[in-house]
Amino acid sequence: MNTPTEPRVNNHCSIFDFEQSWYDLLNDAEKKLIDEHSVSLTFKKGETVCKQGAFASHIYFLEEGLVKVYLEERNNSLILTLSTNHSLLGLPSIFEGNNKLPYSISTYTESKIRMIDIQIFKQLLKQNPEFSYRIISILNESTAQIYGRFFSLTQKQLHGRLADILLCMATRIFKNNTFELPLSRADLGDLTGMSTESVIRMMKEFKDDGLIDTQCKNIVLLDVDRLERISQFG
Amino acid sequence: MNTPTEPRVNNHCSIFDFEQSWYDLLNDAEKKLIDEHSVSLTFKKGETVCKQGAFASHIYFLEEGLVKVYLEERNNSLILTLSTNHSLLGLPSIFEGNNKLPYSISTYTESKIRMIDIQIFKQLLKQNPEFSYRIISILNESTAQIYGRFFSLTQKQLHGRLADILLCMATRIFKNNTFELPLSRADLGDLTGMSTESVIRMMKEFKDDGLIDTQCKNIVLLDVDRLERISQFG
DNA sequence: TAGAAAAACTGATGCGAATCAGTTAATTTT
DNA sequence: AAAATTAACTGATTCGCATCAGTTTTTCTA
Repeated sequence: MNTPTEPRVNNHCSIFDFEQSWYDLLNDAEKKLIDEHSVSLTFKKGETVCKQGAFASHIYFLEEGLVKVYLEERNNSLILTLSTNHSLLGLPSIFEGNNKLPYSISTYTESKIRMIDIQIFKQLLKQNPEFSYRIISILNESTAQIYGRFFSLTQKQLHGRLADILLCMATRIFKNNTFELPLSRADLGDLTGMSTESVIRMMKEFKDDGLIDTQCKNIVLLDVDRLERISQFG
Repeated sequence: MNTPTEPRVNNHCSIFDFEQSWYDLLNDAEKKLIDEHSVSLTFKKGETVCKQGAFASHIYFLEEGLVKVYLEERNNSLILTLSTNHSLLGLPSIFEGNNKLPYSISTYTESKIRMIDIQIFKQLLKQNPEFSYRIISILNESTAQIYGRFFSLTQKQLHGRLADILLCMATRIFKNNTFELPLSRADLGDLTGMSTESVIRMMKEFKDDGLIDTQCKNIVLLDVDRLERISQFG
């Protein structure tokens, strides 16, 4: 078969969910090094984990919780990704010649984050090629997702973008078509690159069309097939 | 000084210009391996180097020329980056679990591209940590650039986006405020996420305002300062 | 539990930018 | 060098979506 099947990669989705383990690729001494040079902190809902532009001092391993990774400049904010359990964040600051964080991170729910000393992390990358190969793989998965979002936000219109994000929530975060949204309508706006009012209007429209059901934060996806067609910009 | 100065990274710019060498980090045997498992091909202007969705078989090293790296879907096309001499392309397809190219590449000018067997490349990554560390660094530089473009295309309006791309051309590609544009107005549209007509209209507006001078493909930036202010969305 | 603050929602209005429908200029092609 | 094709340009029109200016509901706080 020559025609490639449509990739089942959720290219509109903005949520990482690596099952790719990196810790297991370290030997005992290396694991010890990580353990000794990292601390696990608990962040409350809404707290800022790190700020774009600050000097990068840590790699963040999200042990538990839900966070947003976003760009901010002036009054504008653009959410790059939502990340859940077992995500490794802050990797893009490993870049010779620049040691600033390229993005900010803040929490949506209470989150347990292990903060790993970036120098130690870099040292391990330089000494363990299996490990750094895995990190490359992780970086590339995240890049693929960003590309999908980039395409979605620049080429689709509101309907498609909102459908994208709703599907994403159900499939990747809650693994259920019924869920309680931990983000505000304004956050949904930042995620989809639309105004808060438009988010509300589109949600209402989806509700009127029987695609979803909403009661404030509680969302139910009623017609996933049609949402997927909308996402694909029909 | 606590207040971080505005990063001088050209965050709106879409052109890579790594001076980061990777080849030198290989030992003689490894260099030989690359040499034996790569060929250098010349692509004519406008030719397609690789297609998004195809199985990734090579890493591409752009020895000379100017290419676009872009996403395509349906009739839409989004240029991720322009790349010039010494860029390493195709790296994002190094990702366990997926071996498809995440983007297409085609040439704007005649280009000399060394095609390196991806299996060999992966093998070297797994055996030479200095090398893979450098690749991580290269990947992250490119990610930083994509973030900048992502922000530009989703948060700025036409004026800013066009200013971005013009400044980018002058600074990064031609290293001169006078240059002959190798891309069509439609390509500029794909780069800036705007319609061809809007590109033309904005160019005319910039010309009328004395910001630039144009004669079809020949462009002169007259007032870089003001262009930069426009880029910064004042 | 009342009061304050924030988030959710609604409708009217206006503008940025795409689309459409052309013309003119610049390249190719033969 | 003429014809054909492609790219550059122009103006009129349309519409998607942001913005503004509110009201209502929910959540936080005292």
